[in-house]
Amino acid sequence: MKRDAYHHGDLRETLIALAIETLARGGPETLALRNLAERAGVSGMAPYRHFKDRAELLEAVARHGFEILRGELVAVDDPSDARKALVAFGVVYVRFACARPGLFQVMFGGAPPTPDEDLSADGSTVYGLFLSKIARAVGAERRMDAFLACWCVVHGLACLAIAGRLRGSSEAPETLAARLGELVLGCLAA
Amino acid sequence: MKRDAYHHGDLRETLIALAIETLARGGPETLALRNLAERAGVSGMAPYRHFKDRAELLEAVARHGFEILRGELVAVDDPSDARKALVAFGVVYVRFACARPGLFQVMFGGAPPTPDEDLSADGSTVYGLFLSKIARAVGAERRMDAFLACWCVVHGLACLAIAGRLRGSSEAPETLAARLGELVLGCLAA
DNA sequence: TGTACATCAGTGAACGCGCGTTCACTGATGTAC
DNA sequence: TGTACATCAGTGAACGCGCGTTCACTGATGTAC
Repeated sequence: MKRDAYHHGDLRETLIALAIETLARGGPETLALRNLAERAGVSGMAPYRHFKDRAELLEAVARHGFEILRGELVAVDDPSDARKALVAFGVVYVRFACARPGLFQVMFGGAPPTPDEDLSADGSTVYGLFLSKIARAVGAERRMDAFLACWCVVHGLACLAIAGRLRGSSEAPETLAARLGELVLGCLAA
Repeated sequence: MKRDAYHHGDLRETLIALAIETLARGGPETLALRNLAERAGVSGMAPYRHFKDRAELLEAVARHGFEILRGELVAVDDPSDARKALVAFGVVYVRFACARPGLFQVMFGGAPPTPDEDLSADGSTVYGLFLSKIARAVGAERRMDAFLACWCVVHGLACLAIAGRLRGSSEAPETLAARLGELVLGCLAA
């Protein structure tokens, strides 16, 4: 849309998309406003019309990342089987991290989102999705511990995979996610 | 030792120590050779006598970090009770990460150590310590999965704590490490 | 014990780079009358 | 329908910064004879 117009049209979204593309290969330190601007075919100063500074861009990128992840989680949801859904969530979580290591780092590297956004259980956030499933798979009194245990297993797996620490294992990180997910959930349910 | 001599004496170790000190507060991107050199009271070029480049310094720092962690693990080891020792390991691991977030990131951010160093079970490495305990606490057939599950829980907890994602919980990360450790080990043993 | 010389561990000035950010500006767009 | 004007979204040159790294060098140290 109006790509060669003086007014770009949706420079903001373009910059975020380019940033996410870059993050598929490198870490957050790779991201440079100037570089993104250049690739968007725009002067180095143009991004400042849409973001106060670099940090604000990174924040927007992180938010976008959570949106993508949430979409992928919803896509594999199985409303009829909470446990099955949780394992699928874990697999998606790890796959997401491996496919977009830089984005994953941006999402969990910077300042966390506002507290209430963070752990709300309304199902509209990544955390909410996990929590509501856990609530159905595990008894209420152990809910918070179960949630944390699942999240940690899956997050730890993601981080170790990104860090190249799982090379000793011959299995793909996603396969491990599925098996460890079953293992931990099996324990928690019993 | 000879601090004001022309020859510094142990500039290499001094630089590593200063780097680790810096990493208590900031991330790896904080580390600048020039800055370290200045704080060591030495010209900006001096570090190049001891490290080929910045990456080599980071590598040395990471190695040193694993040594520190290993020392802390050994200190809480309980040879008579593998399960108790494993829980203590988890607590130390998480405490280490929270106390030295930057160092922890350097250790797991860069390239992994050589493969054999990585997962050797000889007890002289961090991994070896974990593995040998697991071997005593869990049946042989589930050993590798059990090892991974423990490592992931504890590593995930560490990463989430560093990222400030555990603020929703009112408990300290170490406390969570102890409880989740018990939980997971309880499952695995059964 | 003294001297010559190799080696080691620093110095200090300089280069080039890419970055975030500033500034004053200008062209394009939309709206009120 | 046409004109005036506010606003919006860009431009482009420039600044200052800290960094990694290079270069040719020099002072200190240790060793062989």
